Amino acid sequence: MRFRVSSINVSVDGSSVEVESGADGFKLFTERSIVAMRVNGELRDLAHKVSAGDLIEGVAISSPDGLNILRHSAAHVLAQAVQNINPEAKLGIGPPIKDGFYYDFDVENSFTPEDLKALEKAMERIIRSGQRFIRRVTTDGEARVELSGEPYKLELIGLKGSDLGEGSAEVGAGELTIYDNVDPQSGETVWKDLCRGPHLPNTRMIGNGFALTRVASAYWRGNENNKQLQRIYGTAWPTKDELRAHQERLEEAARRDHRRLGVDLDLFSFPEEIGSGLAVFHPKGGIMRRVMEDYSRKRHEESGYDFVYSPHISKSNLFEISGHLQTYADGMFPPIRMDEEVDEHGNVTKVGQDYYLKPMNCPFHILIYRSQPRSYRDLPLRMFEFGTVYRNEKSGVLHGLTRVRGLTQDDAHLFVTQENMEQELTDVLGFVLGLLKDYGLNDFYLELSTREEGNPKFVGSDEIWNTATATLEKVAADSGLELVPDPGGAAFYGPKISVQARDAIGRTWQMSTIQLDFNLPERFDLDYTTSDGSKQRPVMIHRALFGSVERFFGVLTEHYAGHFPPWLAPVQVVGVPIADAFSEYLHHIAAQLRKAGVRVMVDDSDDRMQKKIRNHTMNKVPFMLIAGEDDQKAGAVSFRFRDGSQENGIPVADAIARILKAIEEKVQV
RNA sequence: GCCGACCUGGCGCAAUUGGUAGCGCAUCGCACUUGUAAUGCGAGGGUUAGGGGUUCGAGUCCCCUGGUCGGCUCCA
Repeated sequence: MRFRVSSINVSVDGSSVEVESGADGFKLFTERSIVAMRVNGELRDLAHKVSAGDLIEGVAISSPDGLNILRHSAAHVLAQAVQNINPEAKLGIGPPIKDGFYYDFDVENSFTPEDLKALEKAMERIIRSGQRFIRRVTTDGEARVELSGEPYKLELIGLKGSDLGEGSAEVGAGELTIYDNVDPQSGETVWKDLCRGPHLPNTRMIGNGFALTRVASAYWRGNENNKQLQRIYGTAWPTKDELRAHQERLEEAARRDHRRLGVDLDLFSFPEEIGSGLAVFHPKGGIMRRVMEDYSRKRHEESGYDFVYSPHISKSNLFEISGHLQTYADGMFPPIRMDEEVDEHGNVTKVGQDYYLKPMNCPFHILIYRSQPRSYRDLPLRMFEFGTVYRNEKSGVLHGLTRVRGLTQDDAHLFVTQENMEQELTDVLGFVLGLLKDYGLNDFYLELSTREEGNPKFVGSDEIWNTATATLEKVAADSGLELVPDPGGAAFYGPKISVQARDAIGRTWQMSTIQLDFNLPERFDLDYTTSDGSKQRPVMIHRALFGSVERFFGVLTEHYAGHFPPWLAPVQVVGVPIADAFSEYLHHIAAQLRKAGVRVMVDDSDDRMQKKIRNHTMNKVPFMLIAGEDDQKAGAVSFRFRDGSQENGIPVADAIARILKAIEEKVQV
């Protein structure tokens, strides 16, 4: 008689499969690329035993889940390697992140680059030894005994089930589990870590597509009042080739870094003498900035904005009314005390006034609004200013042009009625997207930042928040763009939409923000007279397209990798004569271009022609016009483009027309 | 702000255990006058971010200040 094992039915990747009861993922999936599975929506190890009726999907190593598992497993191996070398190291957390993983350690001395090399070697040994990751369910009490030497893990056990934030890779809401790393030869557990999993079946599957990238420090559980742990970052990929490709992407990003291009192309600098985060724009950067600003002004003018100007400093009172001083004093430059008189004993005989550098333009625009009684007929009122503001950003956050202490916002404030709020928001969003496209960004999505229910920091009535949020949501939805919710991300005074742009290499940058504000109209007691003669409070919309001109400049530099389209390029055309004799001919052409407003120069230097071509190629000039005897005889010129391609014998008039057209149409060449 | 690393002519980099600062590009001068990414020769330029200390001697070691970079925290 045949022994009958009981069998069960499960669904595997959509089809029903009969397996013997007690079967695990290794039975269901034989392909090596499947490293884990989803059982009824939950990620599980392949060693998990399935039950009748389970809905099971295989998780491939190259899928988003699979990559996370790979990287999380790599983090464990890193931690094991660290503790092998330094048994005193205490474990923090070690989650997967975009492109890689990290692990935090409490160690006496911080890690050095040499340590990383040694750790990579140690990781390779662990990976090659083929340790198995074995999940083991434990209890609070048992885990506390086992992990008594790991204070941070003990803290996580205590937090289990509560709001964990960063620790969620270690302990989940369900069972408490420990992963044992078991040596396949001896069967001994050589290392273990508190972890909710899942993991790869075996360390060998991490392969050789990983690298340790940098050391840093990070506050325990992300709180700056906690101790700083030493963090090691790594990257991990299914194959060595994918690791290479990732490293090449990083190199490409480094080549585009605006801080480097700013020096190479002589666009801007941060002289130490001026102070951190305070940029100067050199002539080449200056002309680009002027072109950017001029075009923005023109478009704003066409779209019904009024241009206003406001000073850079103000008495403290203004920022007390606006609330900035109470909420953001830390982020403002300290006050300048004026007109105070003190006697020889140090007693104040005349009270002075504190002046502050402005951190925002809004209060100034509000005062302009308030300078006269307003009627519903005046609204919407749109005030625009390139307003330079100063913020005392913490020294550690400064970064090139993208995070600075002095910045110029392309700032506008729109004063609208409740009734025309929706129309105005729709128009603003359309305006913003259209203008960003003209600067060459065209891949967008939107983020809707809303208030956090019950958090008292958000001011204003529920009703107006609900209306405003619904309006923004509708406007965002009507745009047809992808909308990502950002709950709790609103400013304290109102919800906002932000436009996120993807650049040429797929990175996203937060660009424009459109923010509703119910708070400042209240604080400044703004009103307008309605058609029935009653007073109503206007709603304010804050919006900036560039965010700051500096930041936008930096983003465009990286987007274009310094290959600015002709309309923005600091030098648009360079004439290169084959020999001195043809210089005059090129000067004649250049004069015509210059007359048409083109930024053109002729390279009369002693350098050889080849050298000139090299120089201007490296300076990323969009058009080179080369002329020698053949061209001069034919009344023609030869184009050379940035990519090295060329077109010879173009009649001068055609060449000029082409250049003018490219500039006019803002195309890239 | 915190942790760590770093700061050498305009730019990119060198300088064995602490022993009197070199190179390339750029700049300037001279020669060459050239058909698509570096012509040759010569010259000038740095009290090694600033200050203090240790030492017979400091670019190298220590301290302070400033700045930069990588993260963390923050970003109206």
